[in-house]
Amino acid sequence: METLESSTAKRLGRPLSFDRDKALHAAQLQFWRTGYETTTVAELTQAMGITAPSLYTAFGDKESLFLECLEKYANPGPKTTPELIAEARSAREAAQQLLELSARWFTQRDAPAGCLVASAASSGSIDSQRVRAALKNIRDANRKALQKRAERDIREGRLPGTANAQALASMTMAIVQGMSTLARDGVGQKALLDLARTAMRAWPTDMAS
Amino acid sequence: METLESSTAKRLGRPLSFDRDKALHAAQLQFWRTGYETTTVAELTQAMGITAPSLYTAFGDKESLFLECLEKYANPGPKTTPELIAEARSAREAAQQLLELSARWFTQRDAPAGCLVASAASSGSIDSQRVRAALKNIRDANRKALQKRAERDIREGRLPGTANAQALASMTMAIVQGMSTLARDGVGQKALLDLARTAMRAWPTDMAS
DNA sequence: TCTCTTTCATAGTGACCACTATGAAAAGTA
DNA sequence: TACTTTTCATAGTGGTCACTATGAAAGAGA
Repeated sequence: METLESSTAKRLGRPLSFDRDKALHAAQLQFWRTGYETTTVAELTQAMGITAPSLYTAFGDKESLFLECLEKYANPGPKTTPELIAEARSAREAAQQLLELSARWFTQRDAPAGCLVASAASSGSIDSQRVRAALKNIRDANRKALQKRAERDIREGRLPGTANAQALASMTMAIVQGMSTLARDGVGQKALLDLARTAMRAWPTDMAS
Repeated sequence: METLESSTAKRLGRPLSFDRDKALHAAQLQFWRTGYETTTVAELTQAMGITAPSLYTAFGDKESLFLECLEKYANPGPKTTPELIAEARSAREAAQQLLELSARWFTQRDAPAGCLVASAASSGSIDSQRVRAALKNIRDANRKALQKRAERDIREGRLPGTANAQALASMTMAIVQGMSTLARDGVGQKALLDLARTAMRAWPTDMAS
């Protein structure tokens, strides 16, 4: 019995004439710019530099392509965001880094303004239920992770017992979502960073534990 | 020279067989639920209880219908939101009421979760530029109004001179946007109200002026 | 009742959507 | 070279989109 074929092993038949990762990245940027439902396959093929049949053989269909872009967007590194939140020195520090990183990420050069997860499909038809569910799952996972981290800090005395872990986590993620819209509306990086710093005043300062 | 014909004056020809305001309200709810681009005219006519030709003679086209729904949504009362913000007792109080009202509005019964302005078209194709511009105008107007109000409070000594009016206003409107997404993701009214109260900790307390 | 104006329901219109059938072309294997 | 496998480009497919042409029906004024 053979092991699973590695991705670098040469396969039979005519090889792909395009770089799959580059094409995926181009699709990601297109979805990022124009959302899921409103992006047409014609726009995708043009952005990716390939024809429709190539897209379908390489990525399945439009929905699968988007979900793969989303997976790559949400997990660019070895660790997931919930893992990074859990491993932060405190919930407060996780929130502060999350807000500052978002402010920079949503206003970076050479990428569309705002956040793919926040703006791809805030509302939509029943055809795109799976896509919206995937987006909601990412948002929920990050929010719950921050809430769990805050609950732990309360238990361990790093946050005061009067703190509301759910409210702090929800507020922080609401600001991330809102910064995406602001970035799309043209608010710049400096303003978003000021916003992030101001929002952190709502978090109680960490206590020695 | 005659005066402009009043809306209640009987016009020549066969009268409308449906209540225009009720049909407009039904369209508003449909757009609220499923956004602008992803809502089809077929869905609209079904929700409004009229046929396509009736919709087009009464409201123009899909874009005009949406803009009319948006106008009605954004200005339900005699005063606009920017006016209400300007006339509040302080920027802080305006922000607090804005957040609390949003928390309740986004989770009301007999209406879709979230905010029409926040979720109708966060991203989209170039076909809907006018619609997205109209949505952005509403968001910008509200944010600028709150910022101006905060600047006035700083000048008049109601807020400390170290306060950042732009950051406070942007943060508050970001939370409004974010609460809309949270409401759509199923977060309830109590959680949003707790969130709103927590966020107000980022505002400096009003000083006697 | 007759005329005029407007709205009504039926039944489409071309355009664009996601997606694919088809066969030639490009590689590896023998 | 011959054969197999896969991708390529061309040219569509049916379905759905926003929107409308057409003529009957419904009211007001004479």
